[in-house]
Amino acid sequence: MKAYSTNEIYSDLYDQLINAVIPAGSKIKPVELQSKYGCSTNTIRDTLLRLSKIGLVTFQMQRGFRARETSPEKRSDIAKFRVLLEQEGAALSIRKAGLDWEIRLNTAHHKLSHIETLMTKQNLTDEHLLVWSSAEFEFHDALISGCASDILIETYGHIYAQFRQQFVAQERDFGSNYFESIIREHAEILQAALARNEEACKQAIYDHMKRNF
Amino acid sequence: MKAYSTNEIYSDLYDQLINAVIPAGSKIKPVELQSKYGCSTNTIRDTLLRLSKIGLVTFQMQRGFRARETSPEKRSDIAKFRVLLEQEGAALSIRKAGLDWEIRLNTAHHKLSHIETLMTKQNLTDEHLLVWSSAEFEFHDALISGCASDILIETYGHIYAQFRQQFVAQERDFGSNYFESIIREHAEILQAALARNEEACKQAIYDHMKRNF
DNA sequence: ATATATATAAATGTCAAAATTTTTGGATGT
DNA sequence: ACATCCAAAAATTTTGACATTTATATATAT
Repeated sequence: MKAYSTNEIYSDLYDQLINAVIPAGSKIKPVELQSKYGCSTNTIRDTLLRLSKIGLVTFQMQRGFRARETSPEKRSDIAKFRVLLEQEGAALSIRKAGLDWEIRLNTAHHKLSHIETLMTKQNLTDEHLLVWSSAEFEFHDALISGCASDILIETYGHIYAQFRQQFVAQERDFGSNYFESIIREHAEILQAALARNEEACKQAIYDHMKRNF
Repeated sequence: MKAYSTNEIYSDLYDQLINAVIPAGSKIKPVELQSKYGCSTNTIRDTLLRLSKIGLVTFQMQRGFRARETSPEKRSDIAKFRVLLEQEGAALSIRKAGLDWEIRLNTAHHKLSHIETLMTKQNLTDEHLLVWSSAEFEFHDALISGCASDILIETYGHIYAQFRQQFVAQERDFGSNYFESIIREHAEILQAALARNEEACKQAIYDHMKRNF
């Protein structure tokens, strides 16, 4: 049995939550994970408390941990909140950020669209989805990265993680035109951002997310 | 020495952080709190991890806990973010909430303005400030309570707590007209909300917070 | 004097066991 | 059948000891 470091336990659980390997709403018992990770239950508890900061895990005194619940209402809620934060972050970036932001954004988009183009042509493996998922975050993160608000960026990270957690189990039917739409939408966002057009960018963000409301 | 339950430890630390009895940025060492609360260091660690969820405490692997740092930039940042969330929460409430919301809001405002009126006439004790602080939160919380977005309400709670933590140490110079301004501002917010005037309410929220930018 | 290395002290992290609390399942009575 | 109570089992929390890492102070060399 492999020995896990605490940080590895953290990111392994993080990945499992993000990808709904641990399904939303399910109970998480330290005792059951102990043998897998080869550590004490206390270390698991510790890790779960840290994950509850992001909101992937909920915690209640005397009744332990759960992967955060999901429901149609909660998914709609998180999607709308994500729009609010991303629109504000993008608008501030457009208003205040410099050339370095444009470069970061362009780079992230280039990487993302490369992967997405691949995905319209090949059949999807889990590895594809993993790479895509992180590239997608990096793009949206780059978009707001010029906003000069640490607390907005930090909060957006949490919300994005919860968004993934709640939606990944739902969208198992990527049609081939699913990624074609996504590609178009990301391009719209990029274009409006680089043109420094606040309203167009907000609209593009809204359009990108509205299927999830 | 009094024996503290874990929940009491949590709320005692919470209060100390909110009121900057534990100053922003300062190190928090479990060993030093152990004797005060009469428990093991691990229980303190556990509690601090839970407080880090709200953002009152920051945690870094291998280098423990700190009360979240503050600086002029961070204060400005948190104040602006608070405006974003509160404006959105209030606007949604105005658009969607019913009579029960109006009643909650009115009740909270009544309580708040009662305390604030007292505070213009008497000299301020620490207890006054404690009561005021919680009534102020209840008012702002009631304002957004009709927004039908759990995640917005949850996040706002964290941000409000951080706001208090970062500003309480700064504002030790309440002139008597400080509270007179605050009273006026709260009344403006209430009035616009009950009149279901979104734009006026957003403006009133902005005006209430702009001294902190 | 400044910087680097080393030894010592302090703080943090991990563990396994004990104490506490909650959950489960069956027996009893209505 | 349904609810209530009780006992057993399981899960969670707390503890104190121990291991590891980081910070501090001192000594040494440049």
